[in-house]
Amino acid sequence: MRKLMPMYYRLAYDIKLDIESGKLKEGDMIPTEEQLGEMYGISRMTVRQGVALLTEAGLIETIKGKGSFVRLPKLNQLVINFHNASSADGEQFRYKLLSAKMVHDNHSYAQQLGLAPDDKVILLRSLLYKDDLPSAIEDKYMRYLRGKPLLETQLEYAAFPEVIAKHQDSVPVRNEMVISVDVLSLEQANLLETEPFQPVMVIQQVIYSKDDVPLGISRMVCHKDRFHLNATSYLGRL
Amino acid sequence: MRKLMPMYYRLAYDIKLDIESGKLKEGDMIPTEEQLGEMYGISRMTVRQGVALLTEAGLIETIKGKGSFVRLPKLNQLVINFHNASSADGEQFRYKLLSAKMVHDNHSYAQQLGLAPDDKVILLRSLLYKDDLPSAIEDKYMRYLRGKPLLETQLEYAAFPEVIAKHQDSVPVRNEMVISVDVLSLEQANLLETEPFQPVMVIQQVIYSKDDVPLGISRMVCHKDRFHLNATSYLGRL
DNA sequence: TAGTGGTCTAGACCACCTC
DNA sequence: AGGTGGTCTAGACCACTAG
Repeated sequence: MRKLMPMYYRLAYDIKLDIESGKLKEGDMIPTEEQLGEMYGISRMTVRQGVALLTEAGLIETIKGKGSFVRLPKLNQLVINFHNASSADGEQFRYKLLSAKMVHDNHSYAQQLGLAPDDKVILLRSLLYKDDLPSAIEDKYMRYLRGKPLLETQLEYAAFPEVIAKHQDSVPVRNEMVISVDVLSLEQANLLETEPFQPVMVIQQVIYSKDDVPLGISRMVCHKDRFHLNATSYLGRL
Repeated sequence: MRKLMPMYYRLAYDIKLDIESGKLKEGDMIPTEEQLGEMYGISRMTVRQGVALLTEAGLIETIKGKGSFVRLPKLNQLVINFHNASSADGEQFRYKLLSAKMVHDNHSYAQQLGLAPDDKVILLRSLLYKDDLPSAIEDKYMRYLRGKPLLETQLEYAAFPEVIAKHQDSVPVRNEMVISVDVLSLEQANLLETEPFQPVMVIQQVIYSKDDVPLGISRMVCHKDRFHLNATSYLGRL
């Protein structure tokens, strides 16, 4: 806070402090925009900039014709930052491409991609290493497009949404993730250099275009002791 | 889109469409604020409202003195909506409080709560049912506060952040979640009416006050087949 | 009817970037 | 020096809410 902050920010920050300290409680109405303008000696448009900050942060809810009301930050909305780096202690993974092959359109994932019978699907299998230990297997499924080079070296290292963005025609706009739990198959245990039937975290991502067409599916199978996910509430920041 | 939208929204929506259709590509500069004002016949402050929308949505990044540049939505940032309802098919859970007791301050969770030696910690153990099947065990640890009624009925049904908000003095402002995988202990398997050593998802939440004091810890142990988590990318919405 | 927030204007001055 | 976004003003009219 050494730098001189703009007036609209000071106003918003003051109110945020009042909320965090409990001076303003859930449901309380904050001063009207006119009042705030007088209190800080600023014009109404400037007040509104500050109020907009608080709304973005989820700290207030404003109702037209009534006022703006304190709403404690919703702590059950959390953000995962999934740049494939959420390992056991935040370190980056080393990527290794194991195989790249076409799969037939009767493959279960090809069906999920909603392809025409003669469309082709590429399957990329990679291994993610952490401290030279194999920590996760990632299978990426995506439509095969002619003229889109797929096997460049950099591709091995890219996170799934970036791979899709670069190698599909449509612009990816949505990612749906499902996190579940399973046990290792024999083949998977082999790749992860561990015993079969060990528990694993399964992270599936499906990436969609604006028309809700699935552009690609990623399925990661993550070693119990070498992988976890972090998430943090994201409301209430200013 | 039936209603007449304000001009700043139309402007933002038009640009969003151009990004999603690929007409504007990553790194492209959008028109300057002055140009947009002329294009839409609106004043600059109104243009800036629209640009602010796009910035919020993460679709552009604006650099002072240079311009605003397209930035494809970051699909590796995802939101979990954790109202304890992320069951296998989105249904709500039925909550049942199993026990509520004091634990000694040498207990591992009490230590994590950073308490003074004579502080007391409450442990609430609940079972979450889905379709009359026990699906998860939740242990909530929090500082014991005199005069804060803890055992009201509604408490059984509340999600963890709400319980903390109502029964601690400080305002909770941050929630840190860690998702990992483990195997069931004998006691846990008993409660979940399944075999021991089954894989489980472990969801730990720690809730902090503005001074980074941990106010409570929740640890959920979730049945492999009766529980999963959903997350969705949240950038790019308008 | 009075009070509130929502939209919008037509300016102004500044700080930052590039040439 | 010229172009860009960042901050701010002093108004205006509207839509919604309440008594």
